[in-house]
Amino acid sequence: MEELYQPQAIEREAQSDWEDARAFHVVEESNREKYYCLSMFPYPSGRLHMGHVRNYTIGDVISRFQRMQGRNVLQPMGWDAFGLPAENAAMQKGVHPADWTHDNIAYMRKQLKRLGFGYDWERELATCDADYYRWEQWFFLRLLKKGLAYKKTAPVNWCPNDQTVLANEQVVDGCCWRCDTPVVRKEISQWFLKITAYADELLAALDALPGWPEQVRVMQQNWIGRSLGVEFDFAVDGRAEPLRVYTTRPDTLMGVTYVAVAAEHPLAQTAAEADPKLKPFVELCRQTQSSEAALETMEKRGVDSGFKAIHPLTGETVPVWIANFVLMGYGTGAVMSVPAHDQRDYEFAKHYGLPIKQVIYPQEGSPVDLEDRAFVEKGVLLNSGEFDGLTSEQAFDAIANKLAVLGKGQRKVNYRLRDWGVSRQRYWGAPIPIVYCESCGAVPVADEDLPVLLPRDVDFAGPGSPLARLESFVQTTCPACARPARRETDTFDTFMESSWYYARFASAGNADAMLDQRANYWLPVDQYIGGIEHAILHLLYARFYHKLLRDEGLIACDEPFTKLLTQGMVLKDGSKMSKSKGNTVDPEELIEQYGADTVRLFIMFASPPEQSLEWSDSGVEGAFRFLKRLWKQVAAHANAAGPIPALNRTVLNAEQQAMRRQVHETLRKVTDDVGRRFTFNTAIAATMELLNALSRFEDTSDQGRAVRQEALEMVTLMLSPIVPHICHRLWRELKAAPPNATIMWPQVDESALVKATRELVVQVNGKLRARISVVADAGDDAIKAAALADPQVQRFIEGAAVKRVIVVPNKLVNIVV
RNA sequence: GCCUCGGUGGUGAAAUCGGUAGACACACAGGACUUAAAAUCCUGCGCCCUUACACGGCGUGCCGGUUCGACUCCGGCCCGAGGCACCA
Repeated sequence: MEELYQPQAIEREAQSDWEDARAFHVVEESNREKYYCLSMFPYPSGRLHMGHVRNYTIGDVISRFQRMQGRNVLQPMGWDAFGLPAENAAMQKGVHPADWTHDNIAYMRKQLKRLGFGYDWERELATCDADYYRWEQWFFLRLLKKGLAYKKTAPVNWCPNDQTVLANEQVVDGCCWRCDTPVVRKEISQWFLKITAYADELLAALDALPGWPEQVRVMQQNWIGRSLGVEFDFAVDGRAEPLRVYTTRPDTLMGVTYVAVAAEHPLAQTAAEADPKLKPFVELCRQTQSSEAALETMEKRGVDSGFKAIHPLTGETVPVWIANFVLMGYGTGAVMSVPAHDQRDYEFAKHYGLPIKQVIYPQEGSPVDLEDRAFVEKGVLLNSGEFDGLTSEQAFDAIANKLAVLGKGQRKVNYRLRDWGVSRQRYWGAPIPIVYCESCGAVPVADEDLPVLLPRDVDFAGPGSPLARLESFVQTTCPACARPARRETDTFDTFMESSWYYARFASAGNADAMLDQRANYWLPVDQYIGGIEHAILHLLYARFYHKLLRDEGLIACDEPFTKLLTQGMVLKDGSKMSKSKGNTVDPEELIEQYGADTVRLFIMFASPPEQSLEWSDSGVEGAFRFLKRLWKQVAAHANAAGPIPALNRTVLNAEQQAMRRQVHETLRKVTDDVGRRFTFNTAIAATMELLNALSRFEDTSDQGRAVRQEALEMVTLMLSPIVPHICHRLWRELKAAPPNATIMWPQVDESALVKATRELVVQVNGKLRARISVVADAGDDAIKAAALADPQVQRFIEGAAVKRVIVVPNKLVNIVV
């Protein structure tokens, strides 16, 4: 065996062995336990970044470990290939998005292979291929038939200069990123999927996901935001149409002093037409962005519309204000305002000198100061006429009932979650398979005419979507009446593609159906791994889509991902590594310098997967040094003269037994760290400790060499999921036989773990004062006596009465004086 | 602004269910080898007190609490990160 560790040659050889053996290609085997391990597929941005390397190394380690447990492991890979950056590249560099994307895929595929990930490449897919998105189009038409897809207007960011819809990311300080023109909000007609129809199930099923991090479940729960409240009407003076609002605090209804409506609300529009002085404000409201963060942090402003709303219970009139923080698209576009008991209403009322009427008082009668903030807690009603004296909870029912009796309102469950808008006014996406006909309206494309292919020859120079300008695409005939008609020119949100790719991997290559029975063999995904930044949107949409697929009879299970590992972000200079920030570290140079194993080892060692990882170039060197030491130790052992004798457990001396004990203690820990805890960093640390101990173990006797042989085999097997290339080679050197796919994870030898004595810590009043050694099976009384007898302990307890002695088995003794 | 997570030596981190704080590394310092450097190996490495040693004191963002015992649990704050529906 060579003395020098040469990663490039070793890795090339290992990868070609795996490829020749089709080592990671899997098929359904009904008699074997399956394990589907999936890492979130990448957007083909050009090159892999450290976030990818981290994500895919974690997935590969878990996959290889599970394979060594004997399971039939599916680990596929593909490309989330539609998206904005491809179109930007087209505009900036003149490259066609399809070419740009395919070039990037080719490059990144090569990089993934160079990292040695064990993917079943025969299942690879790219979402921009018509073979993939045709099924998305087909499925959308099923949803349309069921009424789960519908059209309505919704706001977009609009650049009046470029005549283009902008993504939130393309709005910088309220202006267009290209031309700096102030962005306005524009309401346009778009397609939606009724995720709110599944809100209750999506919420309830979170409890059935014990394999998901609590953090993610809580975030999704809050995002869905189920609330029980009351929806009711204010009559409006001089208008036939009432003003509908929703509140979760009907107990504060008697404290309403004004009503606020969105600038796009019909009432505001009417008011602005009647009173030209209101027009500038309504215009101003259009200049705020639609993002929630922008809405919540901007200055709250408003203007009196002149309309008067009639309080449904008192009959008093309150003014209707037009406010910039109310959006037409969310809820009813109008909110009741109770400044005394809502902080935002309070600040607005203070600013505009609107009345503040307190109707809730603390139950215990403590005074309330409304001078600098609202009183938002629940309490007892006062100044509320017939409801005086009721608690907030009682008043909720009393007021809800009263409104219902009057026919003015009813209890209603409301969700913060809004329906999923899937229309994008862009070229590089899956075309929405709809045709607009003057006589038939929006008509679905016939199944046999799918896919609606995304045309290649479009012109990127010009305003708006290139697809909408391509007459050869737009002009078609109506599938219903065969008269001339126009195609939908919007494409799908790319979350549509990423919401079902995990299922398609399990039905790879089927040209006749979206999914087949193979999906029911592999699904659900046993372990899903991806960035914490996807905790809400992607993961919620995928859960929703899964239920849609289930209800269409395409799959049998209820949830797509049994276990979820959310890896922390790879940070550089304290913030997320991303294309847009341009602070990425290129893994390729590191691989060239040290090899893939070193990069994999370092990234798994630097921090546990769920935590964020602040990148630093130092440390990679340390990982490389460790692999060199490992190589050297195996080489020294393998190259020593003479055959390695068999291990005979019955004749080992104390030192040999101690060495073996550490080997098996380490194996036990690493098995738990890798298999259950996913704390790969501590697994590596324990293996490093073992190798350090092994290098101090200089026994060259027959049994000494046998112990070392076992130890090195164990180290090789334990490290092989993390650094598979070097281990592939070391295994061959140690066993003088080629490795094959059936290599199993080793078993702990319990008999090697037996210990005669045990060290305990002795505390006095919780402070460490001594260590004692006791026989392994010592009872509490013997341990107490030994602790109290210790001279060092005596020093600290002399002259005081021992009040209590606490013995914690196998850990410590605490003496309280 | 709202939701979620995090904060431990010079640095990345460990302490798995409330029980020895700092494992394992990185960096640094000293030494060995070398004509020299690199590589490699060995030793030291939280802060303070002390000539020195100690199983002395202090110490896990800050303030307070619960407990025999708190990095860990509770309350209040400060700072950082992620998400907020058209980046993916």
